[in-house]
Amino acid sequence: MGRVNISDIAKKAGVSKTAVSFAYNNPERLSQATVGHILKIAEELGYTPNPVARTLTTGHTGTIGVLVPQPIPEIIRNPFMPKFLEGIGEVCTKEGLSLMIVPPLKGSMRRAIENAAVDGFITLGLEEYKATMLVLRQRGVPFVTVDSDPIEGAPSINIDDESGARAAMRHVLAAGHREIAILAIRSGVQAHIEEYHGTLRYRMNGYLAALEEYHLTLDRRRISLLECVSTEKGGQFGFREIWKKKRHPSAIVAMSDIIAIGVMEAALNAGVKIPEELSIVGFDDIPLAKLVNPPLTTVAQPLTEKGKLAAELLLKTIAGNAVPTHHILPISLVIRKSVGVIERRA
Amino acid sequence: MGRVNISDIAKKAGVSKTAVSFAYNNPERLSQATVGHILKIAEELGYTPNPVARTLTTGHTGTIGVLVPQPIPEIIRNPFMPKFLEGIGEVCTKEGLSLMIVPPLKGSMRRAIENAAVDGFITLGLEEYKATMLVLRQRGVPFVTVDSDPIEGAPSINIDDESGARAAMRHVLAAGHREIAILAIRSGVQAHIEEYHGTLRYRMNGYLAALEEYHLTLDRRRISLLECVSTEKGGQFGFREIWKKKRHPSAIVAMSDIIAIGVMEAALNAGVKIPEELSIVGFDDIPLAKLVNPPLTTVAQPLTEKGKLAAELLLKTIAGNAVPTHHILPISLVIRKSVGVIERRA
DNA sequence: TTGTAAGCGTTATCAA
DNA sequence: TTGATAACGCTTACAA
Repeated sequence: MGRVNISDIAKKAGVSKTAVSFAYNNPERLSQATVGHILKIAEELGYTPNPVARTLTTGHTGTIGVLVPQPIPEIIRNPFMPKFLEGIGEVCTKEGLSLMIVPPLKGSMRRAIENAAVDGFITLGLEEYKATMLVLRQRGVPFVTVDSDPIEGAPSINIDDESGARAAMRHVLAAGHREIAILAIRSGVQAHIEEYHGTLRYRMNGYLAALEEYHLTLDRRRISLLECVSTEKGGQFGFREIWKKKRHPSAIVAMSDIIAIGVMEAALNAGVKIPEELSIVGFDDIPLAKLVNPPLTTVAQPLTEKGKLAAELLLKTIAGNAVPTHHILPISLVIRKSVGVIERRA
Repeated sequence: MGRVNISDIAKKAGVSKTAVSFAYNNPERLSQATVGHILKIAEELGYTPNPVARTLTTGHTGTIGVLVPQPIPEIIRNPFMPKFLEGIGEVCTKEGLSLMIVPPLKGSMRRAIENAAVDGFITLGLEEYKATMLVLRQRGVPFVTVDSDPIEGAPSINIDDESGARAAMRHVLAAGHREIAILAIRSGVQAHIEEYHGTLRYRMNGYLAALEEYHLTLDRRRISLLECVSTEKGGQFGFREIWKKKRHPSAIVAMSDIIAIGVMEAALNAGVKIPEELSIVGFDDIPLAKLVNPPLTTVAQPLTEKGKLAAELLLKTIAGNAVPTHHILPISLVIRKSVGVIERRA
């Protein structure tokens, strides 16, 4: 820590602490000479105002926190993090803010929230969001939620998962597929879809809605459901499980791109051609999606915009002039080459 | 900001502030009953200790800063950021730290440094590193430099750019190429290589060293040099410039993968086959490198390890028990498919 | 234009 | 096992 403090400078310069403070924050209130003198002394002694002390009195830190439910390495590996942070970053740049990534502290969200010196939080896809938001409330710092069920009193941003999922499933159905496996992100409730919540629930609802339009439903025979972790390995596992059965679906609808890509790899290894023998559609439109072979048909969400909006809403909330608003951002189906058409026998 | 403070709790609970503080930080020094009582009151009033005030007295923030020379969006777009942050994140997770990304504040590194409430900085590829490090010194916060010329008194981490570049160029030369264009990252000194410094200089030195082994040198005819910005567009521009001339090189050696990939795109558009008609080698081994077609031969650096080492060194420095050490991390040539062999006529 | 003094909300020291 | 009180380093009314 920098040894020398404002009093040292004041003493050395033969002025008051106030004068020193002014030299930095309100130079126009001092004569040019004084300012120059003070700054020179400060320079000599290598003085820099302590930002923590300053924050204690001013009440703001100049940084906003992104509260994430997993350790930093996992968060960073998340393929849609970059674009999201880019959006937040745009606002930070404009407003001269720093960005703090706040993961659970020794496993505890509560501790993380209590210790972070930030002017506000953007929470991302919280899991135990109710408990966490209670802590957030208690901490008294403004926050905006992203990707969790909206909560009263705080702005929220979500994407239209249901429409996205419906569009994806519709696309597959419209291509003629009637034997479909849904690969869901592991829920913790073991494929009891009635207990799904959050993103999982909305996406599942979307799938089911599209199926219903075609008078189909989860019947474990033609339309089946399997959960796997949202990783490449998870997708590979999913494919293998599905392919074990004697009857193979003609299409797999995956709840995340990374699962879909895992499926594609496993299919490649098994000699199953995509999209000729197996169609697949993902969700998220991660950067990899357009690069795999064949390019993956998937659902895209406006990630950068999401981050930007989150940051903007947060700043408004911090400024105090905001009625909490709830936003649902539109998604779009990105049709590439991973879904093939099946000729329906009349 | 949370309204209620430690005094409110103390008053309401009928104890001193000290007791309240202990209830949180040294519960073992209080009777169980008192602790329980205090915590209950705190819970009722929704009290949470103010982290800023705490930091002011304890002297540590529990967060480390990554000081970057560009606005956050640009930094995030940098394709080797994720792995680097992952490495830092590993350490953060283990130690229970948060991570702050500290970009220039309204264009000023000085302001950024002065305002960031962190226990230490990891500086990344600073440009005006001398001035910046002076400020860092003045601020009195420990720091570790990554990708800039080592400075006395602070640990540093660099990669062996020179060896990496030499390996890349050697590979091209060994494949028989003798007409080579070097695509350098724009320097600001307009291809006056004697004024290059930092990464740029080391990589260039490596290229030149390899050329020398083959009795070649920058002669603008067989071996040429061109600068471009380190983006896809920069690479596309580079290719076009090079292809304008009547005599085309058989290989392009690019100082970054993203430039190389830009070249590949432009070559594809121009109908130039890689590696049959043009070989190319990059630098960095970004995730995209293995995904492009053909996969890009390039130089890889241990990014995660770099981040991890940086964080570890920083923590040691913060702890005070560290002799500043300077590290040069090894690189490795990753041979893929973008360099073709030329038959040398005897 | 400059100075005095009262916070900001903790933790740390020392005493009881 | 608890409490008074002094830091921590700054900003900001208010005064001069």
